[in-house]
Amino acid sequence: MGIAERKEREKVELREHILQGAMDVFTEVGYEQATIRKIAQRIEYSPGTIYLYFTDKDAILFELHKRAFGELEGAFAPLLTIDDPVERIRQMGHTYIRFALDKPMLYELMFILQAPMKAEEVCDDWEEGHRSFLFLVEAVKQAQQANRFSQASPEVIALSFWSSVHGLAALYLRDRFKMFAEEEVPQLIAGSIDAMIHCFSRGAD
Amino acid sequence: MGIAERKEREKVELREHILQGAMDVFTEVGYEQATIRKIAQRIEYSPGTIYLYFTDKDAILFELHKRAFGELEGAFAPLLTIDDPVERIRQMGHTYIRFALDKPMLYELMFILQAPMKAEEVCDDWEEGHRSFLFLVEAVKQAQQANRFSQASPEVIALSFWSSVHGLAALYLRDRFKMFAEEEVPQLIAGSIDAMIHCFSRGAD
DNA sequence: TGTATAAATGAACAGCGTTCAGTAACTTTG
DNA sequence: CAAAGTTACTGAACGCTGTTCATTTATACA
Repeated sequence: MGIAERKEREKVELREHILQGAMDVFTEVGYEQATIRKIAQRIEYSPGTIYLYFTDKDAILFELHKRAFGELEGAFAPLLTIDDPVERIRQMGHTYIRFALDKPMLYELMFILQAPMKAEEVCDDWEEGHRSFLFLVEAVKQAQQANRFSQASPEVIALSFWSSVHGLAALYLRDRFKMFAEEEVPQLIAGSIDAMIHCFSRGAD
Repeated sequence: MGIAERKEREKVELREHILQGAMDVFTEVGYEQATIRKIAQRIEYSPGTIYLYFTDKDAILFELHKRAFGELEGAFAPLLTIDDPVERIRQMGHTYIRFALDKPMLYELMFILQAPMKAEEVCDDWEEGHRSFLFLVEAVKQAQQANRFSQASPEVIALSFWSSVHGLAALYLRDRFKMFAEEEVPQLIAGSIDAMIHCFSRGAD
């Protein structure tokens, strides 16, 4: 009979409903203010119900963090059509920063907050992060094969590039650019990314 | 009479005592677990007393953040004796990372946590951070004057370098290097710093 | 329709930052 | 020296938080 199937479906649907409510509340008010009670209220369930679908708040944030990675990967996808490998890496940097500034709460989930990484569900090698990192490593390797990029270890180059764009994003999101005038910050960030690219690239340009 | 002076002195001393207790608790258990009640218990005062000396928890964390900057500046001071400007910048990077890994809680206060920057006491241009940034800018300018460094805007170069070392520190402290084997992380970080230096430097080496 | 099972509730718990009426200690005055 | 005035400190209380679990409600099966 189809009752078991329907129940299973409803379970999945409510779980999904909770996650959507959580994502809404989270992006609206941020981590500290996104309480279980607010999420429950938003979807018109009691707080206790949420704990029938998730072991704790960290598990919810881990799921949201996975979805955030989906969004970032979606933003990266169009860059695969860029032929010039150096230009592709440059665009990846700018896309990354734009994502961080446009969707600060999602960026926090992915790369700053501790909570999502404390969830039991996070696997040993952090699959979501690993995937994105390998994507960058591949781009670096292509630029190296075209003899357009520093010939140092591609992993180290990729790490350097990732850490600098993350550093820009994290310092900005956590209010550490107060020594710059607000209006010049975007140009400084963009200039910094381009400086990094210029520094790692060789040959034409 | 000296009574007023003694009282004033005692006030300053208790304030200092609170800050020391707060620093101890904070470095031992971290931000989330460092509660006002624990700090009060440590110094054998009631929680309410702390609020006679600080407007809120943020104000305490802001003071601790200032002291943390003092420590970092102390670690930077010996580097002034290094004559080679490029080597000096390189050592600054390694010193910065060593500080972040050796004193993670202090680093969190200075560059990651939001709380210290929400205090009323933080001035518009974040004097502590600004001072350290200018220190780096000066080093970059000297390397440029010796014609040993990229001739791009020194502020942009300094920002690039700072953001990449901060990125390395922040990603590591917030558990975002899970895709690497724990034992290879220190070498990756060191390699990344050296790659950055190599990339910005020109001429001899 | 009655019983077994599953799902949802919401009060309760311990802990958080913060406040403030009340108490204790100390200083000044008569 | 005692009384009055001032300052310092306390700790219970408030409204939050994440989380648990006995109880209630809704559904499924006999």
